[in-house]
Amino acid sequence: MYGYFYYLCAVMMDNKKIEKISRALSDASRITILQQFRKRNDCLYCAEVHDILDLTQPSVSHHLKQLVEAELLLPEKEGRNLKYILNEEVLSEYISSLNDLKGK
Amino acid sequence: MYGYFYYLCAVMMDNKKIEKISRALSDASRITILQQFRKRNDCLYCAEVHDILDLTQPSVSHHLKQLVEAELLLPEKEGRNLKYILNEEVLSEYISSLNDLKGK
DNA sequence: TTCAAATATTTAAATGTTTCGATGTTTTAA
DNA sequence: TTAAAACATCGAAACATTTAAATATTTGAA
Repeated sequence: MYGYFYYLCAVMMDNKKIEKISRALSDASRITILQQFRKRNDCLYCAEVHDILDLTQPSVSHHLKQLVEAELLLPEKEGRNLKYILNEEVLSEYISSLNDLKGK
Repeated sequence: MYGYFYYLCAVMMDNKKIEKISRALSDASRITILQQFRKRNDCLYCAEVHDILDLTQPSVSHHLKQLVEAELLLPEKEGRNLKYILNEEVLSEYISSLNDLKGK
């Protein structure tokens, strides 16, 4: 439907993106945040993250921002609350890129 | 043969390890190094890395050290040369840990 | 044994990251 | 409209990372 080039674009992740996602994953607090998605119902509220991590609100905000900028999390406003959804598509693309590093 | 606990140890990767590998992957030069393993014959020589990256020898040495400390690369001495082998097992465990972040 | 090649370590500068306190913005509820 | 709850941004301190120059170590060859 969209041709070969489009297909490649949808599948491949460039090195800048791999670097950015890796950096987002290179922090204990952010790994903990991502692990909460399995325990909760596939979404997480900003306030819940604050309860889980022993960090101030600005620090939590900073970590969530890194994850959003890496597109691992999708933010959704709900009134004055902020809900995050795990972006499984980006996570899968990242995993694919890592799989490509393996031979054959 | 080794029981349940041993099995878990072999499969699970703790958060400190995930953090360390992610950090090792969060640099353009180090991603480039890992990508060379598919192009070469599953092993890479230190000197080849120096040719590929536009960095001084100490910088190359630093990056290779990060990858070795994350156990993504296994170093093998060959006379005064150093050969690296991609540690596919660790890479696979890391990928499994990331897959576990996804729901169900 | 001595020299040169290959790699590692040390040091220091530049830059980036993490964290918190203070403050700003947006939104709901009184 | 005002107060307060939820989140973001700013500024600064502490710490970590990247890089290169200088130097050290290890090893093979002469």
